[in-house]
Amino acid sequence: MQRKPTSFDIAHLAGVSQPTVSRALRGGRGVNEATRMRIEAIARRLNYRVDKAASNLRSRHAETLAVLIFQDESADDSAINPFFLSMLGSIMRACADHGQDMLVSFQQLGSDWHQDYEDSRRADGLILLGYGDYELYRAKISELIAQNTHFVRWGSVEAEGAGLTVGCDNHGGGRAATRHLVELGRRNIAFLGHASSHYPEFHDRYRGHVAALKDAGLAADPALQVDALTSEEAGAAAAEALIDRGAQFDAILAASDLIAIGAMRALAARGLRVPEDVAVVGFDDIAAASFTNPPLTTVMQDTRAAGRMLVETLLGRIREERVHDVLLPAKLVVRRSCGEPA
Amino acid sequence: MQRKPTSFDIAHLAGVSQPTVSRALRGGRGVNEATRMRIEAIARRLNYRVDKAASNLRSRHAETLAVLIFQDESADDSAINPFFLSMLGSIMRACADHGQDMLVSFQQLGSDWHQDYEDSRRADGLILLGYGDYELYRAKISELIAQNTHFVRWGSVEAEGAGLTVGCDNHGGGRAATRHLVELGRRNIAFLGHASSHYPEFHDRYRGHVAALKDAGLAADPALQVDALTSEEAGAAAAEALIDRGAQFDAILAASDLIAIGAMRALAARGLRVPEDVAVVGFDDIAAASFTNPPLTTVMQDTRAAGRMLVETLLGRIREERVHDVLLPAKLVVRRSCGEPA
DNA sequence: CAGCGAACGGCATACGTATTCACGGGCAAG
DNA sequence: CTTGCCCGTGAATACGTATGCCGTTCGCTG
Repeated sequence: MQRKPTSFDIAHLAGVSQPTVSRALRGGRGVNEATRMRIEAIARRLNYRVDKAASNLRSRHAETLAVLIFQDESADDSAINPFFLSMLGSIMRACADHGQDMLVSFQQLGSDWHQDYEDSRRADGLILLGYGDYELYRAKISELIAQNTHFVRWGSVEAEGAGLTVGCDNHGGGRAATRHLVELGRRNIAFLGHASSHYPEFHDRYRGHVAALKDAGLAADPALQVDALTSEEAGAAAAEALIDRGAQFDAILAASDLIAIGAMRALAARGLRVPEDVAVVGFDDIAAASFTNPPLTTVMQDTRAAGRMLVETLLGRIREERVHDVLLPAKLVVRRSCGEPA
Repeated sequence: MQRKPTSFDIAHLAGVSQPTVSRALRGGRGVNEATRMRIEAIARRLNYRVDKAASNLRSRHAETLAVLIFQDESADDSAINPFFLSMLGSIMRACADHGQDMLVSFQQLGSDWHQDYEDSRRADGLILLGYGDYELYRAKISELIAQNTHFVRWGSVEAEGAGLTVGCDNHGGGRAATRHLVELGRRNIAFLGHASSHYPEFHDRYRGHVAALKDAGLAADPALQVDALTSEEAGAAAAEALIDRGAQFDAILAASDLIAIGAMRALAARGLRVPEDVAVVGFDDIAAASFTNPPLTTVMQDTRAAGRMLVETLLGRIREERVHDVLLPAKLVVRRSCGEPA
C-alpha cells in the first residue's frame, strides 16, 4: 500500500527539509539550482502532487474561481440557456489560461449563494451569470459589495450599484438592429422582451431600439412591445399575443435569440412568412441562430472575449488592482430573417 | 476588521469546546439538543461557514467531482461540442442534488490530466467526457485503472478495458435509425462518421447501422461510408466527398447531429433536396436539431439521465460500493429530414 | 586577514477542522 | 449501595503545506 507521497517524503529522499521542498517546487527563489533539480526529479519520479487542500489552507487562497448560474425558472428541469453554456465554455478556457480551477454551480434565488463560496474558501472569487429579475438579486448583490466579496457580474454595465460588471453594449446592439430594420424599409417594429428596468439588459436593448426609431423620426408604439423572458415558449407566446391583439407590425426585434426562435415558430403557425411578412432579428447569436429557417439575423455578443474579460477582471479584483467595468461591442450579424437580400 | 469567524469563535461564545462545535454542525450525533441549538444559532448569527480547505485537509475528501472534457481539436478555439455542454448542464444538476461541488476543466491530450485532479485532492473522483481517438486515451485510462483512481467515463459501454462506463445504446440507436430509413423505402444509405474501433461510439453506431441493413437483407456498401469527426465542417466535407466520388445514395445516417447539419448544408449547396433526394438522420438530438431546415430526425441521447447516472455511479464507486457499467436507451426522434410524412 | 552581505536552507509554527481518547456524571441493573 | 455502561463533552492531536525568522557558509571587499 503506497500512501500518497508528501513533501516530507521528497525531503527525506533529497536529504533536505520539507520547507525546502516547498520552496523548490513553487517560488523557486532562494533554492540552489542543483538542489531544485534534484527535488524536482524526485517529485516527478514519485508522481508527487501538491495537496491542494493543505496548500489552500496554509496559503489562504484557492486558485479557483466559482461560476454561479441563475435562471428565473431554475425549479423546472429545462435546459440551461445556450448562451450561458457558450459563455461557460469561454470562461473555462480563460480559467485554464490563467491557471485557475473552475467551480460551476446552479443557484436557487433563495439560497445563500451570496456567501457560500467565497466565505467557505472554496473559491477566491465569483463570476455571476444570469438572466432574471434584477430586483431579486439587488439585495444580495448589495450584501456582496458590503462584505467586500470578490465578484464580477455579467450584465448591464449601465445598472447602478451592481458591482463590478462586464457586459456587452446592449444599447448599441439594440440600436443597430432596429436601425438595420428601418433601413430595410420596416416601419412597424415590435419589441419582444421585458422592457422594464427589472431586466437591465433587455431594458438597454429596448432603449437602443427606441433610440434608433427616434433617429429615424419614428415613435415607439407601446402596443408593439410585449414582455417575454428568455425562452422559446415565452417568445412564441409573445408573438401570439401580438397577433391576437391585432397589432400591425412588419418586423420584430426579439430581446434574445430564444425569443426570436419561438416567435418565428409562432409566426409560421399563424401563416406569416419570415421575412416577407415579418422581418425578425434576435440577440445573442447562439449556435442555433444559424440553423433556423430562415437563418436568424441577430446581434452577436462575443462570448469568447466576454469569458476572458470576466476572468481577467475578476483576477485583477482579487489582486486588489484597480479594475473597472468592461463594455464589449455588440455586432450585427445579418442573415436572412431580416429580409436583406443575400 | 472582522476576521472570518472560526469554529473556535463559536465555541467561545457558546461556552463549549471547538470539537463540540464541529460535532454539532455536522454529524450532530453525540451532542445535546439544547447545546446544538445554541451553537447553530450563534453560527447563523456570525455567518459562519466551515472552511472547506481545512475541512478537506482533515477529513481527506473534497465533496467535489471533477469533470474533464476532451476534444480532438482542443487546440483551436472552436466552440465546445453542444452535446457535451448539455451533458455538462445535467451533470451540474446532478452534482447539486448530491451536495457535490463540480470542478470543470478542458484537457489537452498531452497533459497530466490523468493524475492531477484526484492526486492533488481537489476532487474525490473524475468524470471523463470526450469524443476523439480512443487509442489516444487508452494508455492513460489504463494508468487510471492501475492507480485505482475513482472515475467514470461517458462512452461506449462495449469498449474493453475502459473502466467504469456510462453510455447510451449506440448500437441500438444506429440500428433503429437505419431500420427507420429502410422502412421509408430508402435502400442506399450512407454512413458519415468514423467507423473504426478507434472511435468506439461511432463504431457501435456503425455496427448498428450495418445490422439493420442486414436485417433488411441489404449489404453495407463500403463506398457509402465516409470518415468524419464531430463537427459541421467534417460533416460538410464528408457529404461532398460522397457526392464527388459519384456514389449513389438516397439517405444519410450521420454519426452525430453536427455531422448531419454540415452534411445538410453541403447537400443544399449541391442542389440536393432533403428529404426528397436524400433523407438525413443524425445522432444526439442537440438543441439545434429542431431548428434546422428541415428539422432533423435524430437519435436522442437522454443527457439528463446520463448526467444523473454518471454522478451516481461515480459516487458509488467512491464509496467503494458495487457498481457497474450503465447502458442508457437511445430513442429515435422523427422529424422531417427523414422524409416521413408529418 | 577581518568584516560584511548575499545565498541557501533548517526550525518552528500557523492554517481551521475532524477525530480519537479519556473522563465525569447520571442511571439502571444487581 | 455498588458496579457497569452510556451520554455528553473537553483535551490532544493529525492533516500537509507555506512562511517568518534565523544561522551558517561562502565569496568578496578593503
